[in-house]
Amino acid sequence: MLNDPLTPPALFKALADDTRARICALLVDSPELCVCELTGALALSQPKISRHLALLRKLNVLMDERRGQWVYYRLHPDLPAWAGEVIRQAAHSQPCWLEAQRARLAGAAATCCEPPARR
Amino acid sequence: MLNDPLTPPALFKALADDTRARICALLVDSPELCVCELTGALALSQPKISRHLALLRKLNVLMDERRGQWVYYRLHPDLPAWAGEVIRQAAHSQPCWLEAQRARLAGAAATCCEPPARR
DNA sequence: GCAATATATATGAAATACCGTATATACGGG
DNA sequence: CCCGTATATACGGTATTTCATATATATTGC
Repeated sequence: MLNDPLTPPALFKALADDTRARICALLVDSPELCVCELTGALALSQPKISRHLALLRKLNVLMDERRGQWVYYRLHPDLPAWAGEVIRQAAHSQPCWLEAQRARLAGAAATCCEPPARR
Repeated sequence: MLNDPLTPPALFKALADDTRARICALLVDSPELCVCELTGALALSQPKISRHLALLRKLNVLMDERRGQWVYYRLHPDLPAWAGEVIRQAAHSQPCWLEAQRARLAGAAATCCEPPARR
């Protein structure tokens, strides 16, 4: 279960892809997001999102939790402090970056994976 | 001369390579380093170092300045604050990472590009 | 068990990145 | 001008990454 400790280049490699960088950045402001919310916010195909999520999960950058038929992702609780800070800096780098994705996320809220059960 | 503004994935892509990540991290603690110091500290071939430096220079992550027959590199003064913070976090992530390179840098100080003229 | 929805993985092709070697350019000193 | 040192770029080959499409697995409700 344990991976080798996350090195800076390893984290940067994980974040070097536009899709993965945006997924992680969105998770800075939302405690968790399900896969369907992410495909909606990023407007990308489900397999594409899922493949990138798998990579981030394998690196222990993200944690997944299945609840019913949905799978929720969040930043990994054991993420080293420096790594969390790196992701946070990216998320708040420039307002324009991620603007569209944030808007779609807010707008489409609750069209999938109904919100009531979201503890 | 102006590049498009640096986006998070673009910076991460630049830092996704071990050599480039280490170069930038070393430049957090040293105001500037010449190419020969970098090849010594990283124990890599000159063309390899130079190719990575060219990439970082093109992205405006690094700035170069020729003084005599040596070329000195430093973090670009106009680097966005968030980008500087990302690099700083990497540099101080774990003491062990970069340990060897820092040691070689300190040890080999002044064997190349003699120090007296370093204003 | 069966259908429907949500998510994950496999496969093969196309693009990209990286490296070693060879070569080119820039500078300084005779 | 020619030489030696420092740095940069060109070239070709290999490895890695990414994608689209197809398929597999998991869960829920009937």
